[in-house]
Amino acid sequence: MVGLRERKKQRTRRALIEAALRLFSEKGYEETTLAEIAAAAEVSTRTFFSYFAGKEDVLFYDSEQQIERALAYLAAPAPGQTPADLLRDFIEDTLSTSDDGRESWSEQSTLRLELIMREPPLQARALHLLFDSQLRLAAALSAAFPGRLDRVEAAAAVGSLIGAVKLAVMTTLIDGLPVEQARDAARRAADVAVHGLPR
Amino acid sequence: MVGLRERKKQRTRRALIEAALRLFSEKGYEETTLAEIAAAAEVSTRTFFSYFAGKEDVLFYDSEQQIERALAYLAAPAPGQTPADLLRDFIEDTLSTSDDGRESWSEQSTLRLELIMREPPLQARALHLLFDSQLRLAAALSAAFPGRLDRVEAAAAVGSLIGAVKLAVMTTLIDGLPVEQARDAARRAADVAVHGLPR
DNA sequence: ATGCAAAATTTCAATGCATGAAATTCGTTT
DNA sequence: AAACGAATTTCATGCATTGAAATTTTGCAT
Repeated sequence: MVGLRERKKQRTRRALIEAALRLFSEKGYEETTLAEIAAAAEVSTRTFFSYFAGKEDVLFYDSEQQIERALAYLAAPAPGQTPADLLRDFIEDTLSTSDDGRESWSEQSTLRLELIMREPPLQARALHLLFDSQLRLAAALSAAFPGRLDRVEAAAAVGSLIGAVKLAVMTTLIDGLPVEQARDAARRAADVAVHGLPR
Repeated sequence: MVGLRERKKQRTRRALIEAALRLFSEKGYEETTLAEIAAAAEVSTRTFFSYFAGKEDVLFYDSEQQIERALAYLAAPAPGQTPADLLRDFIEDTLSTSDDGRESWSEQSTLRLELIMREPPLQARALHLLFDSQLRLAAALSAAFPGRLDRVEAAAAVGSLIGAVKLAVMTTLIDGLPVEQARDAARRAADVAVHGLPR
């Protein structure tokens, strides 16, 4: 499993991701072609598609792992923990994990977020991935509370929480506010979702 | 404004929409080309793009009007009405408006929904449009309760409500349940968003 | 009615994403 | 080192999208 072949594939994958991120940032998303990305990673254009399904997907290379992490979290409530508790903890956990110390990672992560926010096709792709993941999370939540949360309630709960956080965070980012404010907004939004709308 | 020119444009627009919907349903979304749609509407392929921004957009021809209707609704709360009341009424109003009696409309509407649910690029486009509209709705809601709902709270409220309804409805539709059940799910989801998560 | 100007459409050409199939190179296995 | 399979490249093609120039259609003034 750790033969040369595997290592080479991982290196190519990395090269494609980094070339794409760099070129997108330098010259813009639309303006960089797949041919340029492939050339920068020293593979043929065709090979790009054996690593990623399309031009947009190269920026979402880690979405599946993130989803699985979230699924694992929701699948294992502590004894006595209510759905509301679990979901609130989940948000808190996600927010604290996101300020992961590493320098270079955080910078790439910021670049990527800016790109996704700026480019409509990337935004659409991100929303679609997020939506699909919510369906899976809802199923997991319902399964984690058998007999207590039916599929519709679980879907409503997950949709409400993520919908609130998503829109609140995006609102602060559009206003150009810094990441800490976005984090605050996320917490306030989670409160709204957990406790109900302001009266 | 109601000259021959305008009427002709509207007719062409309709022809494109109907041709697209028919062909998409008959042969599938990917399988029908813009050239075929244009031919069926008796215009050149290039002309398609002076009516719609892209292949996907032809199915979302009425999104702007729907958004404006929603914006108008949220901009004018009755005296004494709380944000929660207003949002709940908004959902209820939307649900009852949606079973608009007309036969042919409802059929086209169903076809369109099925297409959007089945085709990933259409789903992504729909989610993106919905997201943008939520940003506008949140701004309107915040403006409708000046001093009472800041931008973040309004965003959280709108995101929570629409997020809950969206995911709950989609869950029922994926399960193949009929529209009435989807309506019920929407109401239950709205309750979850308005009152908070199940405890 | 006739002709002019603006608006809309068509024609033409080019680019880039995406995909299938055949040919080739490369890593692994024996 | 030969054979096998996986990965890559090459080649060919379809389709969406866009710009620019040429042409047609429409509204309007004379």
